[in-house]
Amino acid sequence: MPRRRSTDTAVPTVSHRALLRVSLPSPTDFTLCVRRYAAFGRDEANRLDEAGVLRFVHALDGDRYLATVRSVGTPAAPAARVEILGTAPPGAQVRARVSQEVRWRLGAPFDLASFEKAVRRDPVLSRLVKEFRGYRPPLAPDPFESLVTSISAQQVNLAFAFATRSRLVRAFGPAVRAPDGEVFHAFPSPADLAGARASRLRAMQFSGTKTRAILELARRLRREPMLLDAARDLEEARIHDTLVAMHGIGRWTVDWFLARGLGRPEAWPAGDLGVRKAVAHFYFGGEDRPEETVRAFGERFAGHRNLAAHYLLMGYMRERQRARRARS
DNA sequence: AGCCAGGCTCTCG
DNA sequence: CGAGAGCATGGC
Repeated sequence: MPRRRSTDTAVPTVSHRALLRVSLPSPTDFTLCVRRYAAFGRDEANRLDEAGVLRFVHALDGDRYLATVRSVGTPAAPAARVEILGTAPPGAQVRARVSQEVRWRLGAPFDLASFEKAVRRDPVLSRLVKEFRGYRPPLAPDPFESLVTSISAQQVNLAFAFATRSRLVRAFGPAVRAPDGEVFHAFPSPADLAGARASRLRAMQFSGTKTRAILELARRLRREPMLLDAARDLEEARIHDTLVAMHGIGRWTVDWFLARGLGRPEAWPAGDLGVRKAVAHFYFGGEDRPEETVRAFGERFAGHRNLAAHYLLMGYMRERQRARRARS
């Protein structure tokens, strides 16, 4: 591969424009779906501004496209208006891909109707599905982004995780300049990171283990680009075995990949601290339970464990906010 | 100040 | 194997 020429490092301006309207399943609460892009600090690859407008960069075949996504439509017929600004004219293929990506990111694949039906007899979730009606867990646009995001959040608080990850995106993610001059970054691809020095990630305050995990994953995916693209059709055990064999990836990371990377309805990250605290709070009078108990408890939500986990997390977060407000 | 953050690896008995 | 230490650093 040729070395990057200095001219390649210039940030291209996106100037070719297209406008899309993307229909979303009903119900979809856009604001709830994108909340986590800003709930723990700025997410450099998923930029959410004060007005609730989402921006991300989609890279395809060497061209880059800045997507600006706004909620339009009505609760009964939710939709998004998407402006695409490209380094090249956004052709039919790009428009179709961005449209699909917006739907994916906003959790369109989730079957909320049958979830609501399934939890009708659950005293906790029946309340939460009403309170957060239209919430769909945001899905990661790409397996690599999903895994690196989870790796960055291992063990540390989420604000710190967002900060380190944003440093990574700014340093290695392909950039574009909007017409108004503002710069946006795509999440780095495996190829963008495969050649990175460990010392650069360490300087971004990734631990040694996380640095090694991210770089080995990047190199593996550069070598085998289809390894996880095919994961959508693989059974869970195969995905688990493949990923856990890699350094720095354990069951927790795989569970979140199944949940937010692949949108598997049955994913249930029982080892997750947040899920455990939420389950303890809502079902065990606040008393912590071991991971295996929480995992078995997921049977109760069979068919919809992923949505159950996300609604419980959302509900728990809201209660914590309430408690904080009451104290101050 | 010290303990905890949406874990994982390595070592040791 | 299972338990336990170590990792890295910011926030409360």
